[in-house]
Amino acid sequence: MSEQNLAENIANQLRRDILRGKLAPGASIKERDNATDMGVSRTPLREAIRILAKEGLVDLRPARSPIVSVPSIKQISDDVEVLLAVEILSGELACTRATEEDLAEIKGLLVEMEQKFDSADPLDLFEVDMGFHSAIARAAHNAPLAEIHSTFLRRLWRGRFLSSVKRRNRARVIDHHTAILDALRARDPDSTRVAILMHMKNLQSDILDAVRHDVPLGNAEDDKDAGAA
Amino acid sequence: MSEQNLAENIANQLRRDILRGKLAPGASIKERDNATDMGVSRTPLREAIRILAKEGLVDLRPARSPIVSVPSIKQISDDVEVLLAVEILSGELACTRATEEDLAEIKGLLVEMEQKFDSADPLDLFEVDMGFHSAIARAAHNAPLAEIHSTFLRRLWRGRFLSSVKRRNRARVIDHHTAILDALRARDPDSTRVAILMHMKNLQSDILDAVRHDVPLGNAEDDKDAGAA
DNA sequence: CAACGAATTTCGGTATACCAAAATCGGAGC
DNA sequence: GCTCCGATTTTGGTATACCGAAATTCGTTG
Repeated sequence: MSEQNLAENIANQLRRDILRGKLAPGASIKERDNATDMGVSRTPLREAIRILAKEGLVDLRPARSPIVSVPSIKQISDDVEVLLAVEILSGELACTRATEEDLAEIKGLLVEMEQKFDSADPLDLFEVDMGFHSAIARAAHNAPLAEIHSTFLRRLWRGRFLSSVKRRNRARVIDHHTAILDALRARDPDSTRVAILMHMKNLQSDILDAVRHDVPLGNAEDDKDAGAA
Repeated sequence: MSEQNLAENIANQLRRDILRGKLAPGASIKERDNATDMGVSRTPLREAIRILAKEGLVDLRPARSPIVSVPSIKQISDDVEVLLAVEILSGELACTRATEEDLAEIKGLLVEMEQKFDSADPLDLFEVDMGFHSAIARAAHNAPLAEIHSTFLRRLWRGRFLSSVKRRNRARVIDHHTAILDALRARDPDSTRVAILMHMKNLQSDILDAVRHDVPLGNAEDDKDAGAA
């Protein structure tokens, strides 16, 4: 787990805490407090925060504590838009570049998801779901593309998770994933695109629904986001 | 302009030096030396390097000086692939979301490019070219998308610049840009996609040609001067 | 009692000092 | 002369100290 530099480790730890909800959106991350809490100095903690900021998981504000980002509907919508395009491109590229091992891995994740479908822990299932999509992104054999995919997957983690809890959605997910895998194995870019598009379009509405109904914070900052260029 | 934090400024400075070729690819960026050279301490310089690393302009290696990244053909090809997708998505979104002001700005950049077409300084022309593409990305009104676009534009800066120097390419660029603008003004996503695709496909081969002919790695330690910028 | 303002506190930004790992260079031994 | 080993240097990683801006609080005043 410990790569070699503290900052990465701290970033991983914080990211985990954020994604798992241990750090609620809107929570401020004070350099001093968190550093002493984690038993490290401010320098690597600060660096870790910058990493997460680049990933969009925390918001940096000038002369102010960074906070766990609480994305607006507009931001989530934008992120989904990008993720959609990234996944489609990944799928199309994977059609020509995926190795048999890649396809086997993807298939394995699909099977695992089917098996765990009735698992008690939605988080387990969800992780496999994420793995499926990441595997496709990797199968495109384009490193920067996979990195972008990973970033946006993380940004949308909460929304995706919230939406995945609904069991009705989950059943549909299996069908979609099967269709995607079939298209990939046929190495047919067009049907792959269509299959991913269908899947992601559902995801889009699901996420937005889920986020709208989530409202874990008291503030009504959702619709009234003024452009902040 | 100086935002307010040193690290950003340093990053901007370094980025400029890298893009302008003052820092050759492969050159190592020692924290101590560069910090004293620029009259700042290591901390913000270090942070700046991380920023550039995230942007792909420098490579971080464990327990070693970061170096100005010298991308492989494969990496450049991957980057172009992503940039292509990003620009197409931007164009399609811009068809529905671009304001009249956005279109006016894009048109302005096209006109400026036509006017400067015979300008002595290729760099000037090139900057306008980049501005044209950035303006389209912004016209999509999707902040993360524009950010990705900006990142990959920077990564490909050198290759694009090298290829843009060829005057023959430049003439074609104007035609392509005109076609793109026309499609945008017609707010026709399909023709926009086609126009951008055509433009970028040419770009792809141009960049790869240019980079292949660019004597990669001829010299690494040439800039030893204490430039007092 | 409310409102304004100054002192204090808080916290991020920056500089510097310390440390450990790795590379380099020199000397000793074969 | 070559190789191997160790000391030194180089350099990035980490901790800590200092600074200034911004927020908060408390006291004063109308």
